[in-house]
Amino acid sequence: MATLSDVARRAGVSPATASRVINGSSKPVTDELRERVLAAVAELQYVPNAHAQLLARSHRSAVGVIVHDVSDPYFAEITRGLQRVATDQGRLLMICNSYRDPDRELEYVELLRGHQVAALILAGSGYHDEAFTRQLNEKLAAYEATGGRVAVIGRHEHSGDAVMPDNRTGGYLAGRELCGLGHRAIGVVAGPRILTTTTDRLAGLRQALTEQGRELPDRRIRYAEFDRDGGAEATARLLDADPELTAIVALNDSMAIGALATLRARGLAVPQQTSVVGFDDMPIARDVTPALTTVRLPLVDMGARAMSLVLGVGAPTPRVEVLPAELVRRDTAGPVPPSVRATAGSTPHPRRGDATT
Amino acid sequence: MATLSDVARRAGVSPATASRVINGSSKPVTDELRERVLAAVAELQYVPNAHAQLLARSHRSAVGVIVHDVSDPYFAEITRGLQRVATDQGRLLMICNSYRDPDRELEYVELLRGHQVAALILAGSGYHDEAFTRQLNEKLAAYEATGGRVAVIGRHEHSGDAVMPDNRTGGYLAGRELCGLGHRAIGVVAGPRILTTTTDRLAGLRQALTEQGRELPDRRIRYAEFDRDGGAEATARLLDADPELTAIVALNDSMAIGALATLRARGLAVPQQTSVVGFDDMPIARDVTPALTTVRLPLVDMGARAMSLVLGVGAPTPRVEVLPAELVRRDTAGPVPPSVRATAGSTPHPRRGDATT
DNA sequence: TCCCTGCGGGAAAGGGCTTTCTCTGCGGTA
DNA sequence: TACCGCAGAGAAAGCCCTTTCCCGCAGGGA
Repeated sequence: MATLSDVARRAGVSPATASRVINGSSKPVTDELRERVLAAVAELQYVPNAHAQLLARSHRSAVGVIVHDVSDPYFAEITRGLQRVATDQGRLLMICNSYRDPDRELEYVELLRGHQVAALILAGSGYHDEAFTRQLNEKLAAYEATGGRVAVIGRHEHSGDAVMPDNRTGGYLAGRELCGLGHRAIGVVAGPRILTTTTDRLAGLRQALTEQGRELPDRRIRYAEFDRDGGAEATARLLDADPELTAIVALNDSMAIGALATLRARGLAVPQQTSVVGFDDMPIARDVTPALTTVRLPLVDMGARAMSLVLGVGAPTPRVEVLPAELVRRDTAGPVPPSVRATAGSTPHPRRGDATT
Repeated sequence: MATLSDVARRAGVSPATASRVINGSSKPVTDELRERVLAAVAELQYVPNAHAQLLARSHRSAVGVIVHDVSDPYFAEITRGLQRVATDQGRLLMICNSYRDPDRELEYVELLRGHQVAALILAGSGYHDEAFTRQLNEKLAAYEATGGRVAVIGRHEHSGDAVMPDNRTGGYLAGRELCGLGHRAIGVVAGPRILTTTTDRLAGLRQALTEQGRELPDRRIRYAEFDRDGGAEATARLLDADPELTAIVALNDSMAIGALATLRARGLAVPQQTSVVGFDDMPIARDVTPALTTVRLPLVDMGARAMSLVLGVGAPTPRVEVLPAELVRRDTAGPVPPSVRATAGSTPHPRRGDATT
């Protein structure tokens, strides 16, 4: 690789001058030298060594981002928002996928710190895991102590700038909607129970049911991976245990799509026999058939706000922004089927023995 | 930020020793000093400056990847494959989204070169654009001249290691399938015509129709963005111009989903009134209703192979691997409707005046 | 004519780390 | 006892770039 001194030598100038020409320094350079340097750059196909540059100017301009998985639509949307603001500010993003592995998350904090990022954004659910939380906070505190800014999207344990989707209210809205449609036997297809997102959404849902005099027993909740296959599998387990279910709440849209697949495989019509409500309102939600009724989260906006928070200067910190959830009515949630309404009404407590698994 | 010499000073050793302990150098260090260094690291929350490290060891370990958009399922799958092999080999990936902007693509080649990546992988369609192609090849050649390895996924113009999906055969398979089902009035929802992927798939499709004595006039092709909305829009234009269409080939699955949406909006039953065939077999293809008949490309494998190619040592280069396309029959392609078959049979050339737009 | 100013350029000091080379001191052999 | 060899530690030379500081020179004002 050609270096700056190669360029300088070839142009017959000092490295200092070459550097000034290449970086468009404010210090004036005569046109003749400028030409010579530019010519040398072109001839040698010179590209500055980014590491050397980053080391020399102790600038700190890039922003680090840790998400569970960028290719998951939930995070893809958030990332879009992050990216937009970052690009506007001329910042580069370093994005890392933790794949929901706490250890990897910790490692990435170090990695990004080592890469001298100006700020760090953690997107995704928090964990119900004291030890991890403490470790993470220590690392973040160490980073902040050296002037780094940190913002989190949707996790609770970090005291600092945060953007929080209102998961609880979202769960509540889903529950209220289904109660309003007359459903009593409601099953939940939930993500991993260690995630705060899961428990928050569940809490809101439970509150809605309780307010309506319904209950949400444990056997009507199934925990699985927060993806399509997890949703399909959890739905199968749910239906095996309780065939009388008239509605299913999936705690994210990917799981909802899995639920729809299982329902279809079992010949259960949606929403005539079984209603489904998702969560997040990913783009694909409107394209499945029937179109998915779900709870919308302003994902792009969440990303944009987090980035603004972290790049914002002077603003008093910490700030916590709660972004509202909103019910989007489409075609997967309908009134409880009449036949069921009759029997279910007279059988508040479905027989336990029905489980086939 | 604490530096290595801070650690060394605190531990009462030289920076050299501290470095050796921290990096697990092969050079032996007494346990006592080792302990002291480790303690200092913990107390100072020391994290090595990645740029300084990368500069000092002229190692070149990371691999650069340029894709159109990681959050597009097509590239998400490819990236999964890339990532798998890279992780196995202990390599870090730097992934850049070009968003199908040739200039940005060029910039990223420089950027990654500047970051001293050991290899470069370009994934995504090539462009029918001589000037761009030449520039890109110059930059890649310059990179390769300094020992960098380059592999491309699915683009034609670069002479070197390449993994190529068999787009042409894929298009052919889609065409043959529809012809076999009796369709004559087949419309195409195509991506941007500047992309080689578009033209390759189209060429295969055209060949299949020609072999069956059908034709593919320009008015039955609509070019749009390679995404869901592009597909929806192109389908609308297609139907407006030619309401007698009995089948639509979308040149990727995202567009197919858009096509399905437009068809549904217009009350056209799939596949009873209109058949649809997609391309790529993205994960979502099996979850739409009806499930999408499409042409499968081994996306993850494509990524994995490209990474192996580029990290492979000793193997004679350049190598070109063509990966086969395969038709996946699901539920969106059915026989041509009987009524249409009768009239269409007697009207080989639909009237031009039918267009409503 | 002399001095001051300011412009254009180069020398050199980092920036934080790795790694080679050098040095010290110890144990072992002749 | 004298010497050799080696283990373990440090000194210092880079890696490549940016940027401050300094210097020489030309032009303008006194």
